[in-house]
Amino acid sequence: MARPRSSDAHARILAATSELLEQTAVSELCIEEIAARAKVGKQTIYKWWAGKGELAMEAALANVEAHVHVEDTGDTRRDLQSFLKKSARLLRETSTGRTLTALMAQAQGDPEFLEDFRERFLEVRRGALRTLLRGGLKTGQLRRDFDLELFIDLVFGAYWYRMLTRRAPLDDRFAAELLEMLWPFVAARKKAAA
Amino acid sequence: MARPRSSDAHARILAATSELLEQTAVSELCIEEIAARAKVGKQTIYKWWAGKGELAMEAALANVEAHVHVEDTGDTRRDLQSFLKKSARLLRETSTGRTLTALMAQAQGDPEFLEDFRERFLEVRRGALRTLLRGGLKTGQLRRDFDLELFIDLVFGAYWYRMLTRRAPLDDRFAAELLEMLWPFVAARKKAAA
Amino acid sequence: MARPRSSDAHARILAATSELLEQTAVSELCIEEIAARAKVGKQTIYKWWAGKGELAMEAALANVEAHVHVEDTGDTRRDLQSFLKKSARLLRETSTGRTLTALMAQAQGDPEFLEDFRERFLEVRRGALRTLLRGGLKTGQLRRDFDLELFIDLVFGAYWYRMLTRRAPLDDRFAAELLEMLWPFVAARKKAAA
Amino acid sequence: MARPRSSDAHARILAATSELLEQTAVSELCIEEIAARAKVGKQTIYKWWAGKGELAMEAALANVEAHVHVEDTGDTRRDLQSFLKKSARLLRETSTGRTLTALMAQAQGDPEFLEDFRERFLEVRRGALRTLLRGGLKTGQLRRDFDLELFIDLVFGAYWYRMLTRRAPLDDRFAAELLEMLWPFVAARKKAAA
DNA sequence: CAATAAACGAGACGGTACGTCCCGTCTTCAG
DNA sequence: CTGAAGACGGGACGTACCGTCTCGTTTATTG
Repeated sequence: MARPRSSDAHARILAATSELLEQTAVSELCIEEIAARAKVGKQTIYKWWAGKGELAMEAALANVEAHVHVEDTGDTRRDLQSFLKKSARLLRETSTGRTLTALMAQAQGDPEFLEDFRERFLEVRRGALRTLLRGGLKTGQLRRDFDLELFIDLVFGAYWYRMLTRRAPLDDRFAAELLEMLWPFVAARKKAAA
Repeated sequence: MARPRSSDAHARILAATSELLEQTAVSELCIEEIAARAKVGKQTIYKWWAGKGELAMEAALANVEAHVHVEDTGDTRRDLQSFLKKSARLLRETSTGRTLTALMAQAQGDPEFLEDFRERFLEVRRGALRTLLRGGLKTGQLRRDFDLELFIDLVFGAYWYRMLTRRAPLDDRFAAELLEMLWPFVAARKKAAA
Repeated sequence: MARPRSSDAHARILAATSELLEQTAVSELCIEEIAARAKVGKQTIYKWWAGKGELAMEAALANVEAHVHVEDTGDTRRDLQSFLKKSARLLRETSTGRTLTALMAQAQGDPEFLEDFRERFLEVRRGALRTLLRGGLKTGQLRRDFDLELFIDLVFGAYWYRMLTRRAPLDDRFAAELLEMLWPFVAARKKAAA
Repeated sequence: MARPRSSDAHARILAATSELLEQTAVSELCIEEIAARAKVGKQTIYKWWAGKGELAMEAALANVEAHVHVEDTGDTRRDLQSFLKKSARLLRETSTGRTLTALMAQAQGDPEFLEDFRERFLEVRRGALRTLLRGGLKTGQLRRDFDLELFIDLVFGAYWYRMLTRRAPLDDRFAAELLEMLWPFVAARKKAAA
């Protein structure tokens, strides 16, 4: 019976938020500025989002493709390499990187936010990698006796550590070196097979 | 020629800050509350620290022993294990962990802060591990052909990833598993030598 | 198109200001206390008044009847006496007197405030007296050859001098003596007419 | 045995105060700026004066000759005219005028200050005028039947009113007109005697 | 197709904390 | 011991945003 939600306003709010999120921490987002940029009343924001956290999360993840497409060429090493390079590419794109680090930062002081962030981003990425690795296990390209989750921690840990500390670039070379370093450990011993 | 800085006030300010820092993000520290707790005028805080960042950094690092003592028993594996366990212990102590994640979060929106954090904490830890590993290289307990810095990224990456995402506890078991997973890769191949 | 100004808050602010103004100088008004007493955010005050001056002026003059009713019985001496007594009564009422001296004091260090005060209070009173005297001139009850403005200066000068220096009470007796002293000078010489 | 008070510092403090007093209200004097200008420690000021009031009073009155010299030529009208002109001259000199209005303003919110101001300035001037008028009474140049104090109120009232309201200049012409207006009232009726 | 009821833009409101200014007191050292 | 220097605890300043609350306007049904 009533006027329906304006998807236009909705979009403008998310756009304004994303824009600001590339430059500032979530907690330093200024709702009044978002409203002004989006030409929206403040109430319209509070109507649909509980606070900066929710808003930032939605704005940020709208820009990161929700589902990670994992190739499955049958060659686990190649697929893994491809995944690592794509991940590096995603993260090093400045705006995405800045935004993700902003989310991770926000999560440190806000347990609910962290929970949300894990479900909607971190676990999705872990899941993708896990699927990939399980494929390798099935085809016998990977050893059976290593802790898969710990391995995933190592991979994403290295990525996040570099991203958060700006220690070194997240480029293809890094992805390659990482694979080179870790591969021998997870790869099935071909020679033993031979 | 004037009255000297009050070391007492200085200490009270840092103590109040540490206390609050265990519960809140750096950017949500309330200077007025710090001043009130420390029974200090706000100006005394602004006189000596440029803002919440500087204050939080000093308060946090005052509680983390600046120098990491690295044992050198001659047995690199044992020393490494010991280092990893001590590190895990430091980080999982609630107050320290919370504080460090707060610093890392703050660093994400504040490049100068990050720079400072790297110099005063991250690089100190990296340096300790680097020294330890170089010892192993000298004594031939470690292979020569691996990228030392990348290895350090992997180690600290795993720690920070777990701490920041609260994915799993940073306990001695984690330290043990981590070593078990990574050791084969860096250890010199004794059997090959044999 | 937005929510309209709250006349309630407006009134509470003026009331709180008036209250404080009876006891303190304009420059010593504490905006924070006004806000607290009026149960109002400070910003609401700053939104509508530029500072203590404007606020005090409005609060003070709201309590002083803007227009002075000047009687016109046809008997100039009687009207003048009545005006002088009413003026004395107004000023010696403690709260009004304190408030007006506070405004006059403020005006000394603030030219714009003085200008405003003259227009909104001093000139209104002068105007009333001027009208009264001109009536007397028309009906021939007053001499034509005296400087009307100088006379007005003398009258109000005496009032303000006594009020500001607390030299003596501003009572009806004072008003009577003042008239008695000044009347002969402005009155038309009836005997000459006779 | 002790170092004596530095009359130099004392003078520099008063000088700095006078300087600032020409531009600002007493309550807006900034002790820290006075100390800086006078190259003096704040404590040295607090040591010798209780606050801005006392300091301003001393600084201001040091610049106004304490004793008013009243001429006595034997001609009361001439002496009165001379007194009025000298008074006008004193007050219209910008720095003195500003300073005196600042004192009068301060007195409005500070009873002790008012008391002091009356004793040290207002009553001195009243006394001078009173002496002058009594001389005229003795020599029969003035009527006996008028209220001397009320007359003094009228004179000083007119001066202060003009000065405080900046209504019109305090020039010699004003002094002349004032005398012309008031003289007939206080002068003995010579013609009646004749 | 008018009435109606939610969604909207605007922005005023009560409030919290900010970083600054200055207060009056204190603590040091130089002369 | 006086006096310059200036650190200290404290209080108010005027500003920036917060999240809530009215307003009048717009707009897609529903009666």
